[in-house]
Amino acid sequence: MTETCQSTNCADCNRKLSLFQSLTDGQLDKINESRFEIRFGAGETLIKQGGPLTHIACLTKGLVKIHIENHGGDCFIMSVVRPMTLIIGPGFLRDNRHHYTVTALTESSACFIQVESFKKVLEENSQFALDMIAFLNKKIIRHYQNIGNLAHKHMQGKLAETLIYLSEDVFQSQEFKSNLSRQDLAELTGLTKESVIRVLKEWKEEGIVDSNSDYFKILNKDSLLKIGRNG
Amino acid sequence: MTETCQSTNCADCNRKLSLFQSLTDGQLDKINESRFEIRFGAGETLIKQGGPLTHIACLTKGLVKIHIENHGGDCFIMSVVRPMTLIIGPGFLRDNRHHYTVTALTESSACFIQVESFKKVLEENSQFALDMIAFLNKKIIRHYQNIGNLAHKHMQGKLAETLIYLSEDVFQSQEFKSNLSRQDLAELTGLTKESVIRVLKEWKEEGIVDSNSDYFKILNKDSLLKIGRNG
DNA sequence: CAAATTTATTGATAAATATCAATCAGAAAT
DNA sequence: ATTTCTGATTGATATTTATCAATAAATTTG
Repeated sequence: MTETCQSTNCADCNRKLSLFQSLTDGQLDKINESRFEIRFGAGETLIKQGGPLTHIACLTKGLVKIHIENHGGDCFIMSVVRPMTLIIGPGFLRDNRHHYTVTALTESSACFIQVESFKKVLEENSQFALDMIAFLNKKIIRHYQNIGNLAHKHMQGKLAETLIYLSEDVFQSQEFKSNLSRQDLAELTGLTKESVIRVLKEWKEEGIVDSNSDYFKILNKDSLLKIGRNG
Repeated sequence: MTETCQSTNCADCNRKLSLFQSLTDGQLDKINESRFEIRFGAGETLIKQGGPLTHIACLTKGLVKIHIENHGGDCFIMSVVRPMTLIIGPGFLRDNRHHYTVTALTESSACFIQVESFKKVLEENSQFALDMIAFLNKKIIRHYQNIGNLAHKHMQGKLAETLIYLSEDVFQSQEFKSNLSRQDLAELTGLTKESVIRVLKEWKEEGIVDSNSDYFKILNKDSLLKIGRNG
């Protein structure tokens, strides 16, 4: 599975990642030295929760889900990620463990960079470090949304927020093929798959969201936003 | 309410904050230049969600809660914070807005530092920036706990995790006076106050946790951990 | 293509938790 | 000390959502 770094995806990775904008050529070289790319089939695990955080990943191709697993085996999907995105967990500079699992939803590829070379570049480029802080703060803002949704919203509100997230943040379109099963959608909202199905049916009848297996089309965004806001 | 910076608390602030360990005297001076301290009575608002993020706060005295408010007015308390702790929200380097409200639970004091001087020091001291990244990652790990609890746990599991959080992370003791009302406890767990009351009563009868108004004593930590883990 | 397997859907039911209303207890005020 | 007010507690009930079981549809496999 491991390849040398000649694929277009991996070569493009450097400059396509907004987080890498502030790096000098020398700093990019330092990161590239240790870089390698791996391909994954749908359903394969890129990163396993609990495992050692030795590398930073950069998704170059495909679609993955980032999810946390609890003691009882229940999952919650934190985010769905498309290229080009850096995947760097909170174990970095902390306990050097992965705090989430990353699983491919479609055939995917990711570059891996040694954490040490990444850290060295952070140390010598403070603008890069500030960009990294901004990057983390963006994630934190999203966590607040997640927490607000889970704490107080009803299932319609939760699912509305999830579909808006997928539409705006992930697929950037009112209609999209999500590659998510009903179970995935349930794990992304904190409901059961049956509840997801019932709400989707309701919205199809009301003309708010059209859906067909993993394809979605938001027909009435205002309604959906209102449902998301009010609960 | 504003004072010059002569109180022992505020003067101590610099070196007591582990995040400031890597700063040179000159960098501390830069931060101190713009610093001022304010006292707050119990119930007063230190920072208001939605407001402009012009300053970083450092809690020097008292106890505060950090909470997010949703559209319908429901609150979720993210954390309870004791001195000395830096309070810097995810709007920093992002939209320069506060994404949470900070309210005093007891009479409290906080130093405020201009965001610009803070940012300048981050730019010139990359070790400080790395420490900041580690600080944010710690928060993110806590968010994952929050999300895992809210997504799948029953009320006993949620409340168990909350009490363990208060005991271990906030008060560092098996018994503590929380200064939290039943409503606060509900907002910290995502339950209603009535449900919190019922679970606490159950645990008092079972000898797991003794409680009396805002005083708590964990009698059987193993049980509590097990309840937290299993749901 | 048919069989087998997985995933989606539906309906009935049960479980969990919120809501509401009433009462109680303690703190603060007069 | 009495009143007033706020927060805590309790019990009854309603609501929400999960669970379970049955079927249907879609996908994979032989």
